[in-house]
Amino acid sequence: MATVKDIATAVGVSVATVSNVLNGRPNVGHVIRKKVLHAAKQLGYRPNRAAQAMRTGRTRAIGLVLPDLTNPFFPELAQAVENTARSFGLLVCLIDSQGRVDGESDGFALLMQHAVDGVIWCPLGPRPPAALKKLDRPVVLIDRPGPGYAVVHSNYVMGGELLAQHALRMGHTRVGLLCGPQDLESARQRRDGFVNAAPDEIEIAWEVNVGFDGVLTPQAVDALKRRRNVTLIVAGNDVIAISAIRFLSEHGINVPEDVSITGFDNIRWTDVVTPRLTTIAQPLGAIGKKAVELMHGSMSGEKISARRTIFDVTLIERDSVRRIGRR
Amino acid sequence: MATVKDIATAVGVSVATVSNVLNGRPNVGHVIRKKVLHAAKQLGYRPNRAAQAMRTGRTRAIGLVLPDLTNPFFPELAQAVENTARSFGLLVCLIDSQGRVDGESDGFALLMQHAVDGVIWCPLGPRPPAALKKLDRPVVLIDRPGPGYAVVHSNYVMGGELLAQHALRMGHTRVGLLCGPQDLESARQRRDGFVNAAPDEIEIAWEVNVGFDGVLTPQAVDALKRRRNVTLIVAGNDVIAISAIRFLSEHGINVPEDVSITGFDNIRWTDVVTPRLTTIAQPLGAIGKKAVELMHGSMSGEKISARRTIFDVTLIERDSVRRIGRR
DNA sequence: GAAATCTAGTGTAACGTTTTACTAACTGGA
DNA sequence: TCCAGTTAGTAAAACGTTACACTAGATTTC
Repeated sequence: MATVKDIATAVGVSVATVSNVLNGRPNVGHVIRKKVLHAAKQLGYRPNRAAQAMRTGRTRAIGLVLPDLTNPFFPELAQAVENTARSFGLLVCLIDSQGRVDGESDGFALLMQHAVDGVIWCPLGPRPPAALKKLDRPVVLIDRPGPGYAVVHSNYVMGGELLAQHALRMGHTRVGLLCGPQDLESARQRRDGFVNAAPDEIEIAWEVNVGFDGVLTPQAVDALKRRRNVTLIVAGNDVIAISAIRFLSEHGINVPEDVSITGFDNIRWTDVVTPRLTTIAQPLGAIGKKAVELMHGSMSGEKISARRTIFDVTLIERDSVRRIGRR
Repeated sequence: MATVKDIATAVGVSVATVSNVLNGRPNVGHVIRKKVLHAAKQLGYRPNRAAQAMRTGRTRAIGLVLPDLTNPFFPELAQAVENTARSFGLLVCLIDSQGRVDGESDGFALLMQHAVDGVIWCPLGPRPPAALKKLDRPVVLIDRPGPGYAVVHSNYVMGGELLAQHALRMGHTRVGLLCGPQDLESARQRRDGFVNAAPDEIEIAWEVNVGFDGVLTPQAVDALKRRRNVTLIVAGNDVIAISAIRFLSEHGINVPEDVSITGFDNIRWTDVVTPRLTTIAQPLGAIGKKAVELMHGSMSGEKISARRTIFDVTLIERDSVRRIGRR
């Protein structure tokens, strides 16, 4: 690997001058500048990141901490993060805590040791761990707001509202809610958005919370079995919705003939399950991209202006909601 | 951040001694050793990876280069890689080429610049890019063998055989093949495994290749429409199978009543599509784990003995294959 | 009892880069 | 002409770690 010294001897100048050229400092004549640049290209020079890091304290790498890549919400996000980061010349270091808090903290320690320049984090729990406080590097949270941190996520309230409007439009006036974990703001806002936007004509017959991973609790099983005459079940996300559809079909209840269902997230495969799932699409790619952009801005010293960046969502109408009644 | 010098002054020894203790070298008495270790813990010492890297040339980070995280084959793999790596104290740097060759080479360059200690790579094309040759660090390939590299993958031939046996067992004697790209060994071996294991009673009526991403070519569309009396379609992977099921159902052809289908990979959601997909399960987690273990072994100097590590696969019987005929 | 070996350390150079302080040679103005 | 200011460049220290070459004293060997 060619070093700055190799360039210096090749051109016949000092290493300081080479460094000055490479870092775009003005104190070097344009003829020497040309020569240095040419020699650098010639020799295939790549700065040694370790040496740079030691001198400057910046590694040009960022951490990405996720709860579970296996949840289809995250791969698309991770992909966008990696690609945007790469376009800034930033390397992405991945931590997947697999849903375990100790994994999360171990991973965080590993990132610290490698002195990443910042971290994009979707915490396991409702709020980021306290350890994060001690970090003097930029942090962008995904989906979980934290005191004093920048956060980017979708407009969940809007999603809930769109769903409520759609429910009414399709003639559903008695619904059940199969929400995500209500200690997570992202789950709570979906619910509240729906509940608050639902006009008086819509009656919420029951409400049960389950995890975003879609494993059905006894209460959820009970609610799905009895249903209490609801014509529509609003699920907290697609995984929950799919899980519910499967459970219902195993018990001889058909969607949407016997009961309609909506999801949330528009993960891949929602249009391949039967019935194709009516859901809310989040711009996952845009979220990942924005997170990196905020991170990069904040790394280059600019104060993050918007503490919260919220993206619009859209309703995807498919086949899991049946029109009932007139209109 | 506490440095080795801080420890040295705290204990009253030289930095060399501290370094010797920390790296487990034998030339230091056990009383001083105790003291140093204690002080290190006390001060919350973490070695500065950049400095270590500069001195030793090792970063304790590895690269993971994937074609497309969005393909459900990869997240589980990535998760296993990250977790196993972390258990070795290795950081995983992610590159997702999004199916583009320039992305792949850009990402590779980025990894080189950061001087990762090795790379686990699932190349885009049938063979790893030539640039990899110039790399003097351990490489483990996933799923695509390359000359002189270690590779780990599933026993695709065995998968094909299991499928052929199952086909016969279920009474299917006339099948169509909807294979993956035949320039990829992993697709070719699935096909060959099936074809070679299929006894004379099984007639292969037609054979069409599509991409692993499941987008149907005109030939595939034609084959699915006409079908030429096959009772079973053997798809190259689950994504293709699901894609085919969807296409067929849109054209009023039911699976498995009108035609049976098998997949390959056992990705998540295969048991949630309708009908639930009969497929071959690969031990993705084990593959990722093994890749890191090979990598780590090779990093610590041991020669990689097995050039090829192959994992057994299992048949997952579900609902997409109908039993026909007697037996 | 002298020579050889071993034990428990230490001093310091080196890794590749950036940056501060410095210098020498010009330039322009009064 | 002299001084101030600018331009173009350099020397060297520093970042935190490791590892090589050493040493002083203790212990063994013949």
